[in-house]
Amino acid sequence: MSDELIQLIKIKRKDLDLTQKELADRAGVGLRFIRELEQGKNTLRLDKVNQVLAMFGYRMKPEKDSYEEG
Amino acid sequence: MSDELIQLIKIKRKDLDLTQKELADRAGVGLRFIRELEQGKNTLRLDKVNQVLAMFGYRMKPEKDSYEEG
DNA sequence: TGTTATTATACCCGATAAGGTATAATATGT
DNA sequence: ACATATTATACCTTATCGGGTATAATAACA
Repeated sequence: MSDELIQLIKIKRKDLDLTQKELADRAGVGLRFIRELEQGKNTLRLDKVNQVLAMFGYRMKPEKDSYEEG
Repeated sequence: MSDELIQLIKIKRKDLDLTQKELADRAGVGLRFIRELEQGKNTLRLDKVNQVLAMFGYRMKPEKDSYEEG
């Protein structure tokens, strides 16, 4: 899992001053999901991740990851 | 699911002239997964999606989705 | 120190993602 | 028309994600 995602979630959650439980409730996911997300579990469902990211106006998109040209 | 992801997979696969099966084998996922991915299923596992995207040098990253500032 | 709030860990269980296979549909080419 | 290749759909099974709960650890604050 990308640190980028983990860090974003943690930081944005703090920005909005939300507890893990509050974020979970608002996003409509379980508390455990938020935990696993912030702890870097990488077998999470994409739609659930997006549900959480939507709370911050974000979503997962494909991006070039290597050096070479597309 | 974002059309962006679907379109990217389809186009990149064609660019490399791979069948769904070939892409599945190379990425280490099942053929059915490639199908569901290209058909817009949004409950897919993030790590599996990234396995496929890695074949093209891509990966899923969080991106701002709305108009407002972060 | 003690109390409360928040986060982490561990367990159980239902729902379903993912794989595999078979069949059908749709190209593609002759 | 007929093959062949590729993709789509349907069904079954296994593995596990995700939710929930309980408990433990940590943080924050007085």
